[in-house]
Amino acid sequence: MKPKEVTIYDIAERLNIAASTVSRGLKGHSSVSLETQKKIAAIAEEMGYRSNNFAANLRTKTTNTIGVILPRLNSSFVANVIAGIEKVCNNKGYNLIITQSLESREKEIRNVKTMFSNRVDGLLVSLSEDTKDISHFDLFFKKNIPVLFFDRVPNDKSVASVFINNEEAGYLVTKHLISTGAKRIAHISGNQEINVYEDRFRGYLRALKEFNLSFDERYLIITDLGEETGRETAKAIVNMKADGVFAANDTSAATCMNELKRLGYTVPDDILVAGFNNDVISRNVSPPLTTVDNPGMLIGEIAAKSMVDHLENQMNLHITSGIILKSELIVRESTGNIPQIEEQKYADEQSRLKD
Amino acid sequence: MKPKEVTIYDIAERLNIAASTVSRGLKGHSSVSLETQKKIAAIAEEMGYRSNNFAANLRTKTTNTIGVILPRLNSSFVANVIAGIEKVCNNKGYNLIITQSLESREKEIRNVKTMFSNRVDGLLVSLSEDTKDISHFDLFFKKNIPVLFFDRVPNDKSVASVFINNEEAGYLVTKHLISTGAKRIAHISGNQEINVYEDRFRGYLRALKEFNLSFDERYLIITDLGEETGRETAKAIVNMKADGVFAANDTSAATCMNELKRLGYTVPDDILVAGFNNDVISRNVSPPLTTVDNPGMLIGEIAAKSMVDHLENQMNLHITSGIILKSELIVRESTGNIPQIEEQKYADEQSRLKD
DNA sequence: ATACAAGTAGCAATCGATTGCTATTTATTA
DNA sequence: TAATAAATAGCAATCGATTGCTACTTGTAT
Repeated sequence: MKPKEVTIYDIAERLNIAASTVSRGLKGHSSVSLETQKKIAAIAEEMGYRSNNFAANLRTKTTNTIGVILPRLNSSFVANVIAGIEKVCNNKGYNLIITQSLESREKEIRNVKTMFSNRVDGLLVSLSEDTKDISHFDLFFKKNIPVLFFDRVPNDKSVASVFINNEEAGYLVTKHLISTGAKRIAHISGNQEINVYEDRFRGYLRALKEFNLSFDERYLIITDLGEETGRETAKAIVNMKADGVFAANDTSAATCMNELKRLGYTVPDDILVAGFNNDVISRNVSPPLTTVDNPGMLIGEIAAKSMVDHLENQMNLHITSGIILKSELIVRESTGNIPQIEEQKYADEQSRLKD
Repeated sequence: MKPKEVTIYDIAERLNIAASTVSRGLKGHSSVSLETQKKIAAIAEEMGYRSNNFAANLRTKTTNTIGVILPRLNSSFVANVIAGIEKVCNNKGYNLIITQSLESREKEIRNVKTMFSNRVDGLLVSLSEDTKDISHFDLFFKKNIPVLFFDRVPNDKSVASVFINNEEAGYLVTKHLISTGAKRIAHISGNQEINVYEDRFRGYLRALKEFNLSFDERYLIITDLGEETGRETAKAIVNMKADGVFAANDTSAATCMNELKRLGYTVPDDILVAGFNNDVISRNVSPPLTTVDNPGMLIGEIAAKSMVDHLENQMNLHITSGIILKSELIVRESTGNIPQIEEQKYADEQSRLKD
């Protein structure tokens, strides 16, 4: 506390030059000779100087900080996204302020305000489940501060966003279930206001339609997709005599499958089960779950990279409005052993998806 | 960009009072009448004022920001810790800067420097696996900026830290395995330089000793505790004719168990398996894993709360040097069905642990 | 009516880096 | 050698909130 902070003035005094020269010297400005720059750097090091971001920010009105708002932090998928974002931002010298909305629109609004008064240079957002409109981001839109949505993006297609093609993925999973023999496929999903769940459901419907399977309203089971989902849904699934289950995440697929087993059913012989995300759990339950690889880390990296690029190139003043990432169907034992030729077909499907 | 930011000066001018009064009024200082405060608040709202943290920080030399350094962000346990930290900090109005060391001491050192030049008010740290000494935190210690370690804490007992009693937990798991019939227990662990793994191993050894079981060096299998661990260790475990496995995390316990099953062994009949953390995966593999509840969210909350308390009470100038949280043994089928009386014994054990 | 205390509000310096503009020095050319 | 361009460095205002200190109002007690 006592040892005063070293400032550029101290360095300037020590070298008998002006503070402005030190300021410029420290960031390699061309109007300071290389020789002087070296001296400055040496003395700065020696005196234990550290730049004061606040003074700089106050002056430049930029913070080198990116805000991230997430529905919750403790899910496998989100953790991967954060890891990806952190990797990029840290490399580029940006700091991260992270908050969680806990699926509440109100808290999300408060988070946005926090981000706003912290004057983040940009905002990365995955929406809470009860966010229906995005007017609380107007603060940012009005000031032209970039906002990039990912994964759970708003319907408004004009905003910048990064996500996978959930409709296509839902379609592929369902089609796979059908081609492996399922005729009555239940779909465990989340809040249908959220694009990811709605889209997966639409994909599911498309596949049903394509194969002339009728859709019974009872097939769609809306849950919170948490661990309790298994116990809550298994009985309903049995009652509707379903022979296939497509869950919108691996957690619910896994717990549901376990509960089905507990009730005496065999997977995949009695009933096929598929999940979504390719979480660790999907690989370690018995039997391993067929699922869709949802590349969280990549989504995080791409979102962060787009944001940083945007912030650094004053030119590129609009982020490409939608970046759609590829995702892959991963077939495992929970949907039975499919013949080689089928697998090839899926591989083709996947490569088509990638384009 | 064009619409200039509203400052306290604008508000002052509008109300014909001094900026200092506005400043005080906005934070409810007692020297500003309630009436004036209301007027100020109203005008501030109307004009769309937002405080400029940088100006304030520059003046007060405090940032309202807490730094968090973690080994990696994408693990179930760490995600819970972050969620806990965020909850507390967000409530108390602190921002979070989060970085990951990716288990590298070098990156950790860079992270510390970043935190330092960002002038965080305090630092929460879980160490990387190759951090042997903590001299890179001297920057903070010297300046008396609080640093609180959690989970992976340094050996130096004089620094503030929050963690569970890993030795005791390791002891209880092992004792449970023994009392359920295991005599040759393998221990899958991580880098023994890390306190959590070392302590769990010591607890394991203590239980072995207590029950007069000899320890064979081959029993200790050091891995990265990742998903590959199962495939890598199962064969070795079979070769040493172990009848029990205690893994230092659930991921490795689960993958190991699955691999053992694939090799034709039955859990718990042929071999008992126990994990650590009570991750989602521990509840959803077959059979469910006996494990230890490692309360990540609670650890995060307590660490954050201690830090915030410390920052707010200038008085309490030293954080209690060690906060040890209780953790519970959770017995599931992977270690067999134990008679009721045994369970009672464990309940007692657990409540003893809590004191 | 005078004095004194409590309640309010303002003045002005301060925090440290940035940057447009000016001034000085050095190099280059006719 | 004088004149002009290029390189280098400094001046001083600026960003916006904070706070110790002073000053002005009220209200109350004597």
